[in-house]
Amino acid sequence: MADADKTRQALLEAAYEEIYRNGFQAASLNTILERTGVTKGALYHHFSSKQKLGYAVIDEIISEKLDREWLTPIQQSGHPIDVMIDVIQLAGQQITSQQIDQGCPLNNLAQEMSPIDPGFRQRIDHLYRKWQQSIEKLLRDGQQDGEVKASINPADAALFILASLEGCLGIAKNAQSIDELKRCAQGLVGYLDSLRC
Amino acid sequence: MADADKTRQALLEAAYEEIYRNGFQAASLNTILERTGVTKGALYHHFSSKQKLGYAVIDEIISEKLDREWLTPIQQSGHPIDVMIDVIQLAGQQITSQQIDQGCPLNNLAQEMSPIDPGFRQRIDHLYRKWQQSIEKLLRDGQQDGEVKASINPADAALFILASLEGCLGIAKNAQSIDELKRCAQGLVGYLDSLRC
DNA sequence: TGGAACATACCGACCAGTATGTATGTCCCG
DNA sequence: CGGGACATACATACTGGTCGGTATGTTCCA
Repeated sequence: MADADKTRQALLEAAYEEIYRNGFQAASLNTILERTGVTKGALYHHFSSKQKLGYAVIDEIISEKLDREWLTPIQQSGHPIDVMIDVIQLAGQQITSQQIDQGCPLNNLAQEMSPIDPGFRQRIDHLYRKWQQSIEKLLRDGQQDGEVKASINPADAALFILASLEGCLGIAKNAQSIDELKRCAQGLVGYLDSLRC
Repeated sequence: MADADKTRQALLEAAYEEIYRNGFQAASLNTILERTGVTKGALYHHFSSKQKLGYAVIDEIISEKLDREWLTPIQQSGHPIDVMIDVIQLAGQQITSQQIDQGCPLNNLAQEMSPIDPGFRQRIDHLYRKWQQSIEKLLRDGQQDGEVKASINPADAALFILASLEGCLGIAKNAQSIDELKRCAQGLVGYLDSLRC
C-alpha cells in the first residue's frame, strides 16, 4: 500500500534529521513522532525497535545520500585528480554553515556507535568501504592514463584521502568555521596534487 | 583537605572513563558513583551539574593527557619532520586495540558535543588550537632550518596534519583495525615527507 | 583553653520527567 | 471477514537533580 510506504519514509526522514541533530542515543522517538504526526503504534509497526530504525536510516537514507553526493559526482569524465578536486571544492562551496556545525552524518554515527553496537559498525563500515573503493578506482584509472604516480598504492592513498576528508570536516565542525574548512581542504588538495606524475 | 581532593580526582577519572566509553550524553552518573563508591551528594558537592563535571574532565583530565602524550613529545630535539613522524609511529606502536576501538577522547567529545553545547565546543577548540599551534611552531622551525619548504603556510599545513591525524584515528576506530590505522598513518607520513625541501 | 558559631564534606532517600517498549483495540480495504 | 495499518493507553526502567540531615573539622572570642 502506498500510504504505508509514505508513513515509513516519513519516519525514516524524520529519524535521520533527529539523529543528525542529536546523535542516535540522544535521538528521541517521541520527537520523531511529533514531527511526523505518526503515532507510536505505527512506528513500532514498521520498526521493531529504535535500533532497527537506526539501521534503516543508514541503509536507506544515508546510503542514498552518499551515492548522490559523492559516489556519483566522482564518476564524471575527466582527469581523475582534477575530478576529485572539483568535487571537493564544489562541496565546499555548496555547504551551509548549519551543515558545517553538524558535520558528516556518516562520520557522526561512526564515532558514536561503532564502539558500542556491532550492527551500526558493520553498516557504516560497508558504506565507508564503498566510498574508499570508488576513490581507489579513480586513482587506479589515473595510473593507467599516466596521470597518477605508479609508485603509490591506490587502496592506501584512497584510505588516507577519505580519512583526511572526514578529518577536515570534523575539525571545521568543532571550529564552526567555513574558513577553517577551506584552509583544511586546501591541504587535502595539495596532497592530491602531489599524487600527479 | 586532602581527602576532598582525592574524592574530586576519583570522580574526574571515573567520569573520564565513563564518558570515553559511552559519550557524554549517555554517560551515567550512577555508574560513575558505583565505580568510585562516592555518593550522589558528594558528587554534587564538588560539581554543580553533570555539565560542569564534563567541563572539568576536559579542562583537567583530557588537557593533561594531550600535553603528556602529544605536545611534550613533539618538543624533543631533532629535525622537525623526523620528530613528527617518530611521534606518530611511536603512538601507532603503543596503541592498544581497545584504544583503537574507542578512538581519540578529544575528538569523540568534539563530534558529539560541539554542535549542542557551546561550553564544550569552546573548551575543545582551545585544546585543538594548542595542538595545532605546537605543530605549526615545529613547521616554522623547520622552515628556518631549511628543512621544510618555505612555500607552505605553516598554520594551514598544521591544521591539515591535525585533521588527517584525527581522520585516520576515526577511520581506524570504525574499522576496528590496527592495520588500517597504520596504512592510513602511512599516508600522513607521506604528506609530511612531501613538505621537506 | 574551652566551647559556641560556623564551614566543609558527605549521605541517601526521593522527585519529576523522559526513555523505549508493549498490550489491546479499532478501522478499513481487498 | 480476515489481516495489514494504524491508534491509545499504559508499563517499566532510568535519568539528572534536590533536599533535609549529619559528621568532622576550623575559627575565634571570653
